[in-house]
Amino acid sequence: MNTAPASSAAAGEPRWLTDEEQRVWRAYVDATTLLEDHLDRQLQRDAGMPHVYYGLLVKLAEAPRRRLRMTELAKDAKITRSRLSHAVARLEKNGWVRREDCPSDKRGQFAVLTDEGMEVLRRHAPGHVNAVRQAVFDRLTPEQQKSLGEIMGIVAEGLQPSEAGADLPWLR
Amino acid sequence: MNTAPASSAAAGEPRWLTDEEQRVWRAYVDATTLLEDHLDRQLQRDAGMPHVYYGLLVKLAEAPRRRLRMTELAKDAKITRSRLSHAVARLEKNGWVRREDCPSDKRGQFAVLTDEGMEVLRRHAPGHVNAVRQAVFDRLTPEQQKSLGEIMGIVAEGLQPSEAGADLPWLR
DNA sequence: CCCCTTTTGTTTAACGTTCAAGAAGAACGC
DNA sequence: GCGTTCTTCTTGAACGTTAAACAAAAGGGG
Repeated sequence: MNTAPASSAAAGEPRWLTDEEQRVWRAYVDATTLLEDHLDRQLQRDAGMPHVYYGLLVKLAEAPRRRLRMTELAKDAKITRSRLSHAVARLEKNGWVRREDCPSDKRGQFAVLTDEGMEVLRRHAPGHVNAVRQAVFDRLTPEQQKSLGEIMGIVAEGLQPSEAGADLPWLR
Repeated sequence: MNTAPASSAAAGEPRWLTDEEQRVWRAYVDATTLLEDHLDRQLQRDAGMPHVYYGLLVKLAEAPRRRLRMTELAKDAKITRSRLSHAVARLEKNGWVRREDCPSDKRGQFAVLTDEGMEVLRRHAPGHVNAVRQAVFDRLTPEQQKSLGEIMGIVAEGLQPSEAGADLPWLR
């Protein structure tokens, strides 16, 4: 019936998760669902925007002249250009971001954080940091925090469409 | 100016994340964003539904008579009843889930996994497991897997609106 | 210079999610 | 039994996201 060692046929019987793996995976799904939901709710209530949008403002605040090309911002935030386009349109309506043409590339657009956007960030950063602390860092030992960082780094690296050596594809 | 030790005023200066904490947090956000996106895409392409919907089918498949009360399913999946209502409506249109009245409580509804729904699950589970393995388990050592499970368990527990002792609120 | 391909960013429509409000039955207290 | 309150689930509208298609400019050979 099963010609291969119980759990490893080429593409016949898939390698199901063990009970322990399942427990881990479910904990992961539960935690990420609950946390994203929690942060979305906190920011929506206090700052009037979802977590992702807040993240965009943060990236802009850290960028050289508070501006980033659309494509770069999308890459940084790990979202599609389409999604970013919609998001920036909304943030622009709020007066928190402004678009600017790129002089060197007529297709290009900069998303620029306005003073008003900076102010929103300043006002709501404490609440957000607090939420993150309360939900994550305050509950983990230093070792667990370190582990979490390493693990998430590995997972992210594995899914990154590009990253180090992205322009040297033959090296991969 | 600052009467308290540089980084701990009651509600004055918030406790910002240290550089190391920031690295951890960003790795977390990046990894979860990329992974959820990846799984959504895989399931949408192969099975025609987002990850959350797939999760609902799984919960139903594991339930006693392949059925769960709406409220219970929502709790299990960590989503709101409203969201579930819309989701089940969609899954019902696909013929994967059917609603059934609860005999003992006329307000109640069961969501029931149909044979067709079961079949969809059977057909697409291997691809999904594979995606999860490839993105997560294949990249982590056993120790890291164990850590991940513990950490996510702690975070989830902290955000659970209810759980153990939920009906004994005075004990909390 | 011209053609072809790629990159950049936007748009539209379909879809999913949230929020607030509401209908209907259960549960509780008296 | 009766009124009040709570629970269960749904609805509609506003909002966010996705996917596919597109326009415009840049890049890369010949």
